[in-house]
Amino acid sequence: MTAPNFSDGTYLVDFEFHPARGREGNPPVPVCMVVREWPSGRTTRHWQTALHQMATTPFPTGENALCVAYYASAEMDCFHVLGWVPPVNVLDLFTEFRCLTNGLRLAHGSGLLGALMHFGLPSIGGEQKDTMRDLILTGGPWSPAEQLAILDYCETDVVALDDLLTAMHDQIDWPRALLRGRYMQAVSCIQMNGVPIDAEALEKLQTHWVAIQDQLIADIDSDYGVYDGRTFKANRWEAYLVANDIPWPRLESGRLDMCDATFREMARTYVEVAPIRELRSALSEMRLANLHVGDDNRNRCLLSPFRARTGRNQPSNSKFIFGPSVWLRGLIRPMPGWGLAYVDWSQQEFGIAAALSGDLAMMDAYRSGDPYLAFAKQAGAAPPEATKHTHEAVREQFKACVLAVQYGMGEASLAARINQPVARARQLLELHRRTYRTFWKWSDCAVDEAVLGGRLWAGFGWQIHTRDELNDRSLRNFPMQANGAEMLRIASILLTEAGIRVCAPVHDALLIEAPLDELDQAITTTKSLMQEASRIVLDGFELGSDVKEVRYPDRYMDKRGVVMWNKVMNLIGEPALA
DNA sequence: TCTATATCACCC
DNA sequence: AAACGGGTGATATAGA
Repeated sequence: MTAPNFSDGTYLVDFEFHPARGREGNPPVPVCMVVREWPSGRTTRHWQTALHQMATTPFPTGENALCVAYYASAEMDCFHVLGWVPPVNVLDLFTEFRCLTNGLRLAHGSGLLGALMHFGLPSIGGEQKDTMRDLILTGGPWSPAEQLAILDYCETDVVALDDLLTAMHDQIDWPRALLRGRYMQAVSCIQMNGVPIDAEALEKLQTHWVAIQDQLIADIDSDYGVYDGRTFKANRWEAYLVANDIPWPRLESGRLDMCDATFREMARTYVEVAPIRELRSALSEMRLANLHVGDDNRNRCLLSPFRARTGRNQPSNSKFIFGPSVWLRGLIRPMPGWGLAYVDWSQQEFGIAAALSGDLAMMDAYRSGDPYLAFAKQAGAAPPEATKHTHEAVREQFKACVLAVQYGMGEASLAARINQPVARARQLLELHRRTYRTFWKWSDCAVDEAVLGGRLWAGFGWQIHTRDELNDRSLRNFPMQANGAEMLRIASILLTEAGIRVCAPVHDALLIEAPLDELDQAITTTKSLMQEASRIVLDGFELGSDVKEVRYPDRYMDKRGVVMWNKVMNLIGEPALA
């Protein structure tokens, strides 16, 4: 495809950097930058002392120039730290490489070296890259020879970018690639903002972590003796079962089936199993040693945009506050004078399926505000005047059915999920097929397209190759998740460009913050831009959103986590939440 | 003792 | 062959 004419030039940019004061969670400290003009190859090198003296970029970044990088969010983070105005046009070759090859088996991954190898281009060795990376991460100071080596290394990356751009240039879908580039800027903006964390509570949890676990174990395991320190020993559990004459299900491998569902099932018959089950789940939920919190008490980590096959972000679960169990979100707390809002699209996947399939009944159900109950009514299982209170049980079953369809669940799994006979699950799934015929036709088409065409794609060009593996369920689910991801990207762009302070994206939600007297307005703007993003992706169809608001001095809390939060706070002598 | 795999826990 | 989509991470066990 033809590239726009960038009359002020195309600039390949790479920074070397390390986290400030060596602490993960802090913004980066740029060490050097190399810029290479494309296609002329004219190159300039800038060491950090010079960078920090520059009020602006040493190359054009206006509407007639293009800035090219590999993993541009990192470069944009450096721009942010240096106080530079971000470029108008960004092309991120990592993103484009992911998009181009998503779903294919790549021999060398999707890093810069992997991309070079994919195109048969020369590169430095991986070991050399690791060595240089380690040298940079020491944080200096670097000898003159080391400075030269780091600059040389940085330059090899822009040379690589040059080769890559030449190789990929004609395969790039430019308008959409530039939109994805704008998203990488939004990602940087969000990463640099981060999530405000209650450092005091975090410190207490970290300090008392071991004691909390020990205390929970001591309280319960004294009757069982199955823990060795803080680890549950399967063989001791087996001994306990033998001693107490309890038959226990096994996996095919012969090992004891240790999943929570089995514990729950067994606890029904053998009540003595219940306490150990509770203890196991409590302990397994504890994880926060690796959380990346900067010196300013903000959780910042790589959001890993486009990492998932569906195009979703995939931040590390241990580094990102939204990764671990929900009760730890109690650590999220607005700064004094500030408020937070967690805004998520209501039943996003259902709405996407309705709009993109063009299923009128499904669209009606979505617009009713309660798709699950509406489905029950449309299927004739609830009267028109039913409410979520009068028909709670029916609604729960139809809700489970909707979610099951989205994941491609079979009748047996659905039956187990709703604790009903398989016949009931079969009936629910059949009702879905009958009520939403157009949706099912659309879903069948996706499978045909994937099998015959070898490819599926979302509205703004994110695609997946489907020749290697991928089952029916993944194929049917892809359009919903991938378009949901497109929607989140567009909302992230709209919000950050409108000046809303976005703290984090969470798949179908955004966490934002604002000074208390601006919070209401910020929420209004956020809802409206998220609605606009849905119209853009769904050809005019509007998705609503739900808001959870928190004002200082309150902390954020997911209702699913209140009990655990209070239990732990109780152990370390902190006041419980109301 | 280290690494690869299996299993399970959690998230949306 | 199984039949719950997309993920990350911790832990236990098996094997080198």
